[in-house]
Amino acid sequence: MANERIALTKFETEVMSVLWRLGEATVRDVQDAIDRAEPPAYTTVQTIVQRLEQKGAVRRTRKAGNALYFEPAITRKSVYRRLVDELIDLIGGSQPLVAHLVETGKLSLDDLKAIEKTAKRSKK
Amino acid sequence: MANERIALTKFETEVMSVLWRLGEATVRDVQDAIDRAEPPAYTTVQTIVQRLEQKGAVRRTRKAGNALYFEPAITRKSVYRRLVDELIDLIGGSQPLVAHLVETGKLSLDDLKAIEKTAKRSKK
DNA sequence: GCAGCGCTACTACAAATGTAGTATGCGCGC
DNA sequence: GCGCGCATACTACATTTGTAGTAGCGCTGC
Repeated sequence: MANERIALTKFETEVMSVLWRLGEATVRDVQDAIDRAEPPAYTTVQTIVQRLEQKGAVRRTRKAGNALYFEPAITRKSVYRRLVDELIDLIGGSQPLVAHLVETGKLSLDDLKAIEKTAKRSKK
Repeated sequence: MANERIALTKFETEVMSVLWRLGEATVRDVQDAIDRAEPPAYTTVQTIVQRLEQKGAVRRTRKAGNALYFEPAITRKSVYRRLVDELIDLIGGSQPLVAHLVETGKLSLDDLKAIEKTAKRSKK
């Protein structure tokens, strides 16, 4: 298992999201996939990808023409875990977090039930 | 309602946590309340509080001796909302977030039931 | 009333982060 | 086979964030 104790910045995380979604992509692909009012310059995305490579979060797979393809080298789950843990830490527990979701209407009781059902199924 | 679209850094959020907990505090109080292996210098905390003041996240309440007391000027909930929204955005929905919590064992089925119960009660 | 101490106000600075330009190289199309 | 164009590698820089020092002022105790 790779060392997954890698800290990612906001933008880096965004790029990782694209890569997880696409599986494999060039810098150009990533740039195109980023949805923003003011899209970042090509070289900006390139820099982020390079930093991710240095951190060991992505790796090169192949070359097509003279463009490199990259793929994630760490799992989505490991990154989520890190982020979620931080938030839980701040809020003071996972239960308060979910309670907050319910309170603010982000999550309905039906959602909760659905999750419960799924969880039960997968546990068996 | 005050403008609560204030972006806080990690450390700033930590300080806000202390203030929400204590209600009102001096810089010294905040420093003492921060639990770290290597505690930050007094003036470091002071700087953070000052930045928070500039951002409108805290305000001065009174002076005791020559020490200032500060209190939160934005709600805990508004900050949580911001953080949680960001995470939900990244993960792609609140349901997947909770599912992740259950999967990784951060949240048990019992927790879910407990939350449901509370939610139902408060809804009535 | 004054000395000392703690607190504030101001300044400084390194590292991280976001953002992008420049130079150069390599492959594709003609 | 050669040049054009896109991609890469490298460099640069402003801003934000974390971290802290210094100067000086106002209370408080004596």
